[in-house]
Amino acid sequence: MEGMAQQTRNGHSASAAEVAALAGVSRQTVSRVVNGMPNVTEKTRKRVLAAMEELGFRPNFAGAALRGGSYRSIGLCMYNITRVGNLATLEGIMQAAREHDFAVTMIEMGGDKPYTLADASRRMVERPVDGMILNMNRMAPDFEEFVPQPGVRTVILSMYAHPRCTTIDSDQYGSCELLTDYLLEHGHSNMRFVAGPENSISSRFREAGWRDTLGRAHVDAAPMLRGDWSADSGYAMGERIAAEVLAGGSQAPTAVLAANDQMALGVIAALENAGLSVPDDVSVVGIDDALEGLVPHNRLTTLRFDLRGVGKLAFEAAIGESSSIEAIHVPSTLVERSTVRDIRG
Amino acid sequence: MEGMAQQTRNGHSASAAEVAALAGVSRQTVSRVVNGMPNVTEKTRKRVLAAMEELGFRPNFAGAALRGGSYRSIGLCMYNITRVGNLATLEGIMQAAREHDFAVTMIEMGGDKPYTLADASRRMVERPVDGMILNMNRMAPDFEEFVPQPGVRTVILSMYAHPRCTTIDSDQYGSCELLTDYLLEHGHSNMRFVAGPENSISSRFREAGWRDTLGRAHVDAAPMLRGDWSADSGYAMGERIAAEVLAGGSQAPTAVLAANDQMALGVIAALENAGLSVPDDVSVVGIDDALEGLVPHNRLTTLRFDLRGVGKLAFEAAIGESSSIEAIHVPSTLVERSTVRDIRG
DNA sequence: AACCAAAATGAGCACGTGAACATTTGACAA
DNA sequence: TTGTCAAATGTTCACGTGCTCATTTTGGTT
Repeated sequence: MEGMAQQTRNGHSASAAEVAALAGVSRQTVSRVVNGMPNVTEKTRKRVLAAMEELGFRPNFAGAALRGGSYRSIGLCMYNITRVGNLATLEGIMQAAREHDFAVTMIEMGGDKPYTLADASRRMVERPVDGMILNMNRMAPDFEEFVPQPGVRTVILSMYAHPRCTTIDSDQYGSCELLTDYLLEHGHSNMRFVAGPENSISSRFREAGWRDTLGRAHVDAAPMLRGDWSADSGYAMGERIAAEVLAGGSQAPTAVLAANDQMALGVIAALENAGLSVPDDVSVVGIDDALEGLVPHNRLTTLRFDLRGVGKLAFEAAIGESSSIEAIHVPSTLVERSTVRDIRG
Repeated sequence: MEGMAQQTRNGHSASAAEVAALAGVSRQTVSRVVNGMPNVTEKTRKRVLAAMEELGFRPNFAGAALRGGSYRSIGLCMYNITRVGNLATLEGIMQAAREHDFAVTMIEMGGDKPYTLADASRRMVERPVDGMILNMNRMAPDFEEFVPQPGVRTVILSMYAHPRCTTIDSDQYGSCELLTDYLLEHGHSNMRFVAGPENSISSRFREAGWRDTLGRAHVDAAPMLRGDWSADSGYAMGERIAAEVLAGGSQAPTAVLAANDQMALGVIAALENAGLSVPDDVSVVGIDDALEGLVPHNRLTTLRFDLRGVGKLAFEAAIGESSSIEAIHVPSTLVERSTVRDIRG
């Protein structure tokens, strides 16, 4: 097990020329061995491989890329990695990248400056990437007029369709259609909606899905309650809802649709603290299915997004040859646990 | 606002030569403008900038890199991004990268294959990175004998010191020393420890910190309870602890140290379900401070790691010139909330 | 006008690779 | 042996950039 990697003059690994010299062949033959071309004698191949091992040869990235090949890397620009959804999407992207032997080059856009797509793509295209994915969980001020960098496929993670880029997102709107219908079907025509913060795009689409579905069912929507995604904000809204329930009357809600799981958890805690039972007195559903492993005895009925699927599709769109522009909304799945009660009849 | 970026023959952006031709200067002058060299007439500079704008010029990364400059990117190899701690560390790395105008090139190591440092660094060094950070939350089989790729600074995120690489991690051992001392100081000489899974390095160091601290204080350690980081496993252990408490006697525990917050949450739920009060009957502490926003009225006394600090230090070690090899343990902070009661006297 | 130093600009090379093309080698049949 | 053809190997070029060094221009002084 000798043949330890050698260090050469400039701190980078040996070049194909040095390997060729050591193996007593031409540089091109080394190139052939490296790229697995067929027309090389077994004996020569062995000699070259031995020389590569001895010098610790790794093909120089820049040389190969310069010659016209791909960088085997896609760029990913994120605004806020910490958001749970972003993480799962990242995971989907990474997984797809691994399957294609791609790396993911990430840059984070600063917290203070406003995040424009033009800024992001400009910074990204300076890097060695074959395509890029731009995350947009807040509305970018230049969304409409944005022109992607030429020659680099650009995918935007967004619910909004874009005239020049493929866009992908979980179907935020459809998710709330589905959940609202689900509650209506279980006899809950009087429900409350706990929304996320106003500046979040997801939040807007979730609210619209809820409101439109009620409209289509000719059910009046009670005033929306505004949270900020946190469990504590959910708790605060839950206290108001508990008061309404305890006050009784024909307007008393029988169900709550919270725009994420943390707020749903807060709502449940507030209801139970007020002496109400979930789901006997009030049904509660969340969105995200983000509590697995975090909370004991997770029993929240919720909606699971296929975030890994989103990541995978985004990756494939970013490296794909097809130049068609699409707006993809990935559907989600209802996860029935035990916080909704059927009150029909 | 015309001068829209043009697409050239090969799908990549225009070259400096084309810009030079359009501006009527030499290619070298373009290079000078791009790199902000001082000795260029204002008039010439303007002409070049206009040509760049018109052609949508972006310097070709591979060409520049080939010439020998820095890639302005560091590699990050992760095993399991989903782990909450990894995420915060990633965030620290990204933040430091942004401050240095670096990108982060990430690869994920596959779930099935065993993750060796040699594999990871080999795959990473093929990419355009100036240094690399290898995450190691499970023991790599080749840790001891691993030799980093020559010419690329390699940092390992690990509690174990390495003979040839700088290692960095939150002080997992010290964290449990601190928490155990804290409980002892509050009069809890009879505590239970809920450990994480056996194959986790963090889990091992946390357990050792607890055990050694008790040893130094000449307090007997009760048998350890084994969880798997999940809240449900914490709940299961919490039920056992509740039984011990209710049985009473001199061996009944008065405190629980859970190796992460989720398990602590599970323990608390189990204790309260058994009719016990936290902290009146039993004190509970966790580790990670990972519940913010996830749980309403978070009151868990816990330990916060400086994961962003870890990321920042790792980044700086990976791009630093200093060739010294260190083993850095980043200290953590106690976050006192209200799940520990002082029972002295 | 003539000269000079300094500033601005241009010419050429090298980086490491893959592809096209040229050359050599080897095997086999006549 | 000789000729033929395919396989193996070698040669040359181009990719786009930054650097060194040579050349031109500028601006001021004699």
